Amino acid sequence: MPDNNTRRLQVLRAIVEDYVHTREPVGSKALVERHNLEVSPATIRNDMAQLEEDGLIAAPHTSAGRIPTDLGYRLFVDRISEVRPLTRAERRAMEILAETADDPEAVLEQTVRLLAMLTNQVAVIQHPQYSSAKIRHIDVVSLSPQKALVILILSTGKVEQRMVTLAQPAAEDDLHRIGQKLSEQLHSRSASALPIPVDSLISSVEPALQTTMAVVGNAVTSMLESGRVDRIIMAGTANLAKSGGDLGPAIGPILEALEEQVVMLRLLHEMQQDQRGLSVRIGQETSHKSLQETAVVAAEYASGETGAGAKLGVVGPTRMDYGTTMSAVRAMARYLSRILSEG
Amino acid sequence: MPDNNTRRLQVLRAIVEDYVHTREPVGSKALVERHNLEVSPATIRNDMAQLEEDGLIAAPHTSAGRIPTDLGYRLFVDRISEVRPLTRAERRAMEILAETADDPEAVLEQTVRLLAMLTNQVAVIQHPQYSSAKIRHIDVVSLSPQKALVILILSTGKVEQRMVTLAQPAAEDDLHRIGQKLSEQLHSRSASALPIPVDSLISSVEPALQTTMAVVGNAVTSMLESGRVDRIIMAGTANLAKSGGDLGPAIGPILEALEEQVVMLRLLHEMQQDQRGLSVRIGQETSHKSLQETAVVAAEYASGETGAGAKLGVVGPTRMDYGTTMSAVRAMARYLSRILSEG
DNA sequence: GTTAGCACTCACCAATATCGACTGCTAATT
DNA sequence: AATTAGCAGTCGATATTGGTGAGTGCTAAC
Repeated sequence: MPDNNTRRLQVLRAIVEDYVHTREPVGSKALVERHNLEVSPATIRNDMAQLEEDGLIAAPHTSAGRIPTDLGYRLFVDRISEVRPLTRAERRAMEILAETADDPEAVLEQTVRLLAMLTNQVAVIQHPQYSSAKIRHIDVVSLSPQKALVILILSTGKVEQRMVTLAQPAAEDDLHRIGQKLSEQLHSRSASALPIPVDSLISSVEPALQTTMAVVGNAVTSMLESGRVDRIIMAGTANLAKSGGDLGPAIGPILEALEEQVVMLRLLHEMQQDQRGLSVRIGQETSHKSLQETAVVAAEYASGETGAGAKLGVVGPTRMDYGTTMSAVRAMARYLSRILSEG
Repeated sequence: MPDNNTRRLQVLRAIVEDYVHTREPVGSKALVERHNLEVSPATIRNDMAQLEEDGLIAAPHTSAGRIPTDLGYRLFVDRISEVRPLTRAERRAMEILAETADDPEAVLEQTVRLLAMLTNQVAVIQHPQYSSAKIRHIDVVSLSPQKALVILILSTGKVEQRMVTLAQPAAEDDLHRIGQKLSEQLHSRSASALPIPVDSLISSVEPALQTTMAVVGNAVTSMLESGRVDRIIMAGTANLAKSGGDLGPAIGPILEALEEQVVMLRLLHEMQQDQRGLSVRIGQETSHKSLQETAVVAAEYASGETGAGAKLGVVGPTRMDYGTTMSAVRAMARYLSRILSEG
């Protein structure tokens, strides 16, 4: 029985690999030919019957080969797959990324692009989340007599902006003074220490400016409250449609789900890293209808500051090369952590 | 002949409208039935023969109806189409946009989303370009002992960031002082006045900080030089794949072209507004292979400051409802201009 | 537990036939 | 000169058919 069982796993592995490679249901004969299982097709058929009973593979129609089910992929990912190390060229690409990094937003964009290229799939990345940010600088810029822009810089380098409508027109200079006051009084204050003392701020400026200060102060509070809403950047959507990745007509809904960032954010949030530093959701495990035929591979990256780690990952057909994808995602996460946390 | 000619245009218009509506080649019989041209199919056939000779329509195969060529659409857009006014609901959606606008980046994102929804197509928007910006504030934030982030705020509210690697470790405070020096000395200087006087800046700080000041100063110069590279935000890519919009296998390359922002940027840049405040490129007019089956409708929006206006627009199949699309794009451009320039 | 043999199922393909939507042309009509 | 009716001809789209082969499940022997 033990001997038997290990061969069954071999068979499952072979089926997954062949199916990923050929995109066609794989039959018993082809299996013994391509892999050197030293038994006859009939034996394999018995194993396949068992695997099917266990819900690991299924036959699309009576006289066709088998394809893995979500459960089959799951078992494959958890117990059988081998992680493929990166090639030299891939490592090199990551290094170039580190060298050319300047604008931090651009780093994220390039990272996600590279990940999409390496995996030939859609890549996504969450904006980093900082928990221990302090207020660093506040500036108020006039856009029109009645409209101003409040700019908030945090110690992490994160910048937030918000447009406000003023109750009464204010001169550029007045706004600047208000910004300075705010900067002085709130400097080094933790971004999570709420509410900010709007009243004392108001009384610190001359009466003519007090209503304006109130408006701006409230804007700052609300900026700190919401933080910058969690966002996702993605790249490689074209890979969904690529000749190879035949998700067929399903790609419309998939694109929708991706554009509707909430879906992806929730999913990423739910995913827990396993001991390998990766998390994988396959098919229905995504518990989202339009992602039924896709799998998500994600990993956390550290953003220098401690705090809830943000994630990056790829979205592709369940029928994907898990080994390669998983290693690319993990490597990318590690590399990005390094770029962000030190020089 | 004049009478004849106007009917020919009617026929062209009818063909375009029917084809847009049904997505099927349209024949002479169907034409007289659906539109009340008071002549017989045979007459229409003669007209169609003429239109075909003029290169305005074509037959996909011998015994099928006709479809408009790019030239046909062009004539339609220039001379025949009627702009469809917006519905009440659409106007309302735009107003809501204005009311909830706070973060200026979010305004762009919501605008492009709304435009995609209104037109059921892919919408794109260029970041606004400001020409007369002045330097407003500079801040330097420490990320790690050897790495810092330079933040530059312009009078327009635009914020640029760049990571720099320091030649020698610097304390948080030192970096802050460097930022203050830069802010003081460069305040109100035009962003286009280059190069900035790095030498005098260097000599304005104590010797120990001079190399660091040099690095930061150069970073500022390069930030001003490049400006924030022109960028595009897009939304509604899922509409490309929607059941309705049958671009078929062409969507892969289209998505690629869209992701490769350069293509779109160059195209938008080339497009000149006509007297209606719109510009349209149809099929090959885009002079880009993967956009052969698509049309681009764009309009300029003003961003408060004068200067090269940025554009917004939509990308869809050549077989699109030009009337609706054009009015939506134009309305959106006007509305956005209003939001951005005043309150 | 493995294997050979065999009957059976069913997607896939190619060939063939049918249908019907159009066109273009000619000749008659206004 | 423009319009129209009538008609032959073209050709894509669709359905029908039969053949082929990959693949299965089962049974009986090893």
